[in-house]
Amino acid sequence: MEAALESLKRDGFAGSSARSIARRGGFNQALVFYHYGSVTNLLLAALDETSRRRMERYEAALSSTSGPADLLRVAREIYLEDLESGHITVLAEMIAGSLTNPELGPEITARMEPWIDFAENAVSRAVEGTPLAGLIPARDIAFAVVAFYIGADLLTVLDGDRARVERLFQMADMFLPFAQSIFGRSDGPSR
Amino acid sequence: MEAALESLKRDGFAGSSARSIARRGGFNQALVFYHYGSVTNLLLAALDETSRRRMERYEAALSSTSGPADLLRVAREIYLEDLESGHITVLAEMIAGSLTNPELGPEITARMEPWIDFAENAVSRAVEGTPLAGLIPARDIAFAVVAFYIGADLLTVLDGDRARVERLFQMADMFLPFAQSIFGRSDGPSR
Amino acid sequence: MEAALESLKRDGFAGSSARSIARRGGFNQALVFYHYGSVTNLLLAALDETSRRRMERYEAALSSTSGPADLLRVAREIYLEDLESGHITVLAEMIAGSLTNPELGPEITARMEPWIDFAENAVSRAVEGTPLAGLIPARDIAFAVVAFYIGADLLTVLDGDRARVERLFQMADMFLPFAQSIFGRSDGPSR
Amino acid sequence: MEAALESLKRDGFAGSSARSIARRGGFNQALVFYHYGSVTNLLLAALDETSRRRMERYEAALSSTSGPADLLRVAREIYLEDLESGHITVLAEMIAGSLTNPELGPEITARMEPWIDFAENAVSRAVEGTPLAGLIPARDIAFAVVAFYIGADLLTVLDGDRARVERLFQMADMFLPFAQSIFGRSDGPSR
DNA sequence: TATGAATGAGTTTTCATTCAT
DNA sequence: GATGAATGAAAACTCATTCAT
Repeated sequence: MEAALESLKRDGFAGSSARSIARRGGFNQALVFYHYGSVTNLLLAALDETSRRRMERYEAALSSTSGPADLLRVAREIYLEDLESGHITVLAEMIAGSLTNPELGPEITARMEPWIDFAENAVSRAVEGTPLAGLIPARDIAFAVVAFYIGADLLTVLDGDRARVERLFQMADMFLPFAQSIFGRSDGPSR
Repeated sequence: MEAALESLKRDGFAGSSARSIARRGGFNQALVFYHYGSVTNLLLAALDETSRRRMERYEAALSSTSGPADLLRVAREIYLEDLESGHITVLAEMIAGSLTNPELGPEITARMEPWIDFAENAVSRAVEGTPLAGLIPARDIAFAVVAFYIGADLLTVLDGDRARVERLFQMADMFLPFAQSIFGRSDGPSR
Repeated sequence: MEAALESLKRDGFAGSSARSIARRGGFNQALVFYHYGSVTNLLLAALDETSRRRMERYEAALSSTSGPADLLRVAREIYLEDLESGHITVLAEMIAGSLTNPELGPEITARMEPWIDFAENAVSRAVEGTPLAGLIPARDIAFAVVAFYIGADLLTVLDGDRARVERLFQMADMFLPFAQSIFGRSDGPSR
Repeated sequence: MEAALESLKRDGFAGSSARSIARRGGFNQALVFYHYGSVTNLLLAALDETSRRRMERYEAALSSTSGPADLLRVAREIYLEDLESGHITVLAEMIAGSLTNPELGPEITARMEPWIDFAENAVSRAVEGTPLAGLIPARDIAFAVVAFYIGADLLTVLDGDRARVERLFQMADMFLPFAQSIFGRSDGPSR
């Protein structure tokens, strides 16, 4: 599975054939089928593994945040880890590959749900206790967040320019105090 | 090229081989190479064509809008057309395919620029004359808009659920008056 | 070996890989090689086993018959058992497989001999004491009988229609008295 | 197709892979798929071709025979041609292969029908004008003839011994006059 | 312009068999 | 006796591309 992750990062989805994965891992290609039944299954298992690792990290981080500013700081930090670890590449490749590979579609779709759940949870926590709490449709916003995350990943993987997303985090940072002054908690701005 | 568009919409990027395109168009596969040199080139030409058609429509629509509310209404309308016409499918397939097909990457990247330009232009017009005008980084926001658009497209093509984006437009509609009351033009809310 | 028989009956020769046999028997595929050296050997052993069982039955039945009419009755009875027990399927699959698998050819050929011997014996007993006894080449007729048996098996396994052979038995039944009136024993028709 | 026939004769069904056929014909293996879609289709086409050729010959021969003795003479002659031309090998290999290859089964079954029709026709002509004409079930006997033919082919291909079938023809020759004296046409023995 | 045929490299997958434990 | 993992060879099939006509 490490070899599959490596191959997804370096060779992309289309380049991640049984042969290329086996070459990266230094084993025989037939092993892919012995252990996972098909290349597709192995790639899905690899996505599950990297997702599991990242989700663990996200949940730990989320539980330790208090207030939107903190949430934003942590989000940026984790996003950089996502980039660094190659998780974003793997995710983008698998999503792109699933358009290309019909049988993969439903599998990927199903695997996006937990992330939308997670984002919904984060959004809810962020507006908790503010006048917005009852107003905004947290799940729809969560979908928008995930859609943006995926689109940005795809473009980043495509042209390798990481600075743009970074600038967006900075912008969010600047606007946050202003937003808080408007939508802030009844008990005052977040500390 | 019509055959290529048709094939991208129906068979997806991976299914759009010279053979399948020729079958859809009712001509010999070798013609793909005669006219376009390679399958890739033909697909790019097809993307260019659908992009050109849509861009024309977008520009016409943008030039006729006045104020954010109007802009939002038009954006929704055009997005539905994008869906209906299959432009979104073609775009999503080509972006996904470009991850999968290394030589396509730079071509697609380059073809995203005009859309970011366009979005930047739209953003600038939307905040023109408001206190935000000098504050926000229009290009970065334009990137965010395009990234969201692409991510949402991808997810929509993947699982076929069109309702979510629709709900986001409705939400934006609801929040817009509120936003305008805060960031509105010095000369009052848009008519 | 039971697993091998089962697999030959259900999955056919081509489907009887080490893996499929092991799956049917609930043991590890490597055991095939530990106990029999090769898949081929196991399949041959399975054929030997089913042949042995059937031959035992045939010999018991033959020894209890007296006269052609009786022989015919018993032949039909046993043929139906052959079908029911799956012996015919196993035989047909192995013969078909032996064409397909060069190293199997001589093994199968050798395993046909006892059946030709047996048929020769039956033919001899059937004409014993009649004017035909000295005239007909019992061994050649035995070959014809076995050839017919194999051909009919193959066609039956192929299209699943068991009625045709059954009708042939009925026809033989009808013609037998007539044949006996012509070629009957010097001492009169069989009792 | 000639290459496929050649490969069926020399390498057998299992040995007739796209590779081996292409090697025999001196062309690229992909051509098999270009022209026939699949190896199976090509093999079926080859069987059809050899069957067509043989059927032509059979029909011509049958139409020129008068009386059972003549029919028998011609049958022997043609059987030897079947052997010589390799038609028997091809047929046996395909029938054996069809057990081994599930999707081939119905195709082969369907292709046996014309031969049963033909044999039925021949049987009917042979007994025409004799007391047997109304008595025997021509189609069932035709099935028996084809079954015997196939079984004998299989055994002949398996062990290469052609003499046995030859001896059966001789035996039939010897018994024919006798049979005719019993079942002969009302208008006397065949000339 | 258009066609049918051809090619070579690549893909996933299956299999018999081996081997260390 | 039994197991899980490993291997190399081979299979069917697809594809982009070329080329003579």
